[in-house]
Amino acid sequence: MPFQRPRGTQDLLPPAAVQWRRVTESMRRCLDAYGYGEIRTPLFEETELFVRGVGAGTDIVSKEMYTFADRKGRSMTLRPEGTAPVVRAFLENNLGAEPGVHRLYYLGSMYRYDRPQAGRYREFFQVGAEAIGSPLPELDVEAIDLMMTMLHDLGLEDLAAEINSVGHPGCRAAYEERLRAALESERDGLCDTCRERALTNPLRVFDCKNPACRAVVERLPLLRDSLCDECRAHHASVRAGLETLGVPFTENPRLVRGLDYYTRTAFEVHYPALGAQSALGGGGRYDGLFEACGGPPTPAVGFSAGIERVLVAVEAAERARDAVPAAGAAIWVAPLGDAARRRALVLARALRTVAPATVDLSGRALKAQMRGADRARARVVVLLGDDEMGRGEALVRDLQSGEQAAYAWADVLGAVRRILETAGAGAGA
RNA sequence: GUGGGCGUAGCUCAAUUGGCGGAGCACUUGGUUGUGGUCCAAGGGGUUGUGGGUUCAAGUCCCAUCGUCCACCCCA
Repeated sequence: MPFQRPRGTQDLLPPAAVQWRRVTESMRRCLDAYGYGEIRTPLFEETELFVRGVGAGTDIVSKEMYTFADRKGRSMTLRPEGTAPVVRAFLENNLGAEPGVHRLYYLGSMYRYDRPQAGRYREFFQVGAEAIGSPLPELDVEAIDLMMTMLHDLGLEDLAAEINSVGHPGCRAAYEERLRAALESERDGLCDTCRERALTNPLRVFDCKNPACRAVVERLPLLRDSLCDECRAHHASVRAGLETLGVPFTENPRLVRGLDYYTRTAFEVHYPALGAQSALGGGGRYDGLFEACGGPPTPAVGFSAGIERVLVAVEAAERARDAVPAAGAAIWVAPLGDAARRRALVLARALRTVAPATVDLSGRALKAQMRGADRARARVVVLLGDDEMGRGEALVRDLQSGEQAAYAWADVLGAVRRILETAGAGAGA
């Protein structure tokens, strides 16, 4: 085995690729319906964009980026997430000159140097949507609704949306002071990492799974109770909007996002059946990000979802309700000999106006070609042997009924069409 | 980055205290001069992930390495 794919990457092989396309096309239809337009940005950016946009203290930036120097020594990084590049492109192309809300979506690969695990890869695909240009809570509601609808349209039930408000930098700073003070007095009850977090990034203590820390967490003041009036009102409006729309959600006052740029609304959508990596996606409002990237103050909200995890969830859901994709009608052309193979190519081109047609160019014996037709779930075989070539004919065989008859080349198309029409009316397989 | 499970035929998996590496499916051929999905028969396939070590003898034990899976961490 001379080469193998890099760790944490995948080869997507034909049957899976079909599923991939089905799912992403459904997502695109939904995004389209909500008025979001696709944006494509480079796979790599200047490293500094992510350091500033995602946050220097985050795990993503501090230990998960694929960073390299280009030939002139500039530091470049394979994008670990999609929002910072969108913001960069928005500013660079001056899209803000146009008034109103800008709705953009992306769909592409992201790169993080993580240890691979169920539903976690080093190269993974994300779909994300960003609504830029309005601070109104209804925009947050729309984003959450869009994400839920997009997943719901794929046949996923039992989705759990969790929401929280992480406040704006002002009330968050005040809260972090209170939190630090509280953590200081609880210091003895914390694990080592949390003692570290208490100083560097106190909000992260809420994520700790250590039983002792969890007990402490119960006693800590909640960010929810420290929000300023504006943030509190914003959050209440988001809740009211979701209720009006009938979008089911639960409050999770401990929900914190891993990226620094979030303000106010933060949300996640889980598919509980997936286990440890059950988060299909998450997002929130990021009113401070544009300034962090050197642009004018610009309010925005967005989310992203992991395609691989959505695929696993969709497959699990389809298995559960045993929805098996129907086999399509197909034509198999089985030629014997050089002249017949050339003629087969001509016939197949015409047959493709009716249904997908494959010419067996393996050079195998007829028996093997017939097996190939069966394996490919073909409905019809067009057989071209020496006898038929001599008469300018081809045998058309209905694999379902076992009936076959010879037709002049010009009449083959009509004969095949008649067989496939009965297939469309009757039951399959 | 931390902890644990697993790498044997194309696929799914066996192989007793360390003792001649097998089965099912798949593939090829024949039964059918040129006919699939069922059936019968025969056949081809492997440096047991890789590299070391222990041993008369290693798929099996030890070390390293790569890959993979699960959990932590983090996140999508």
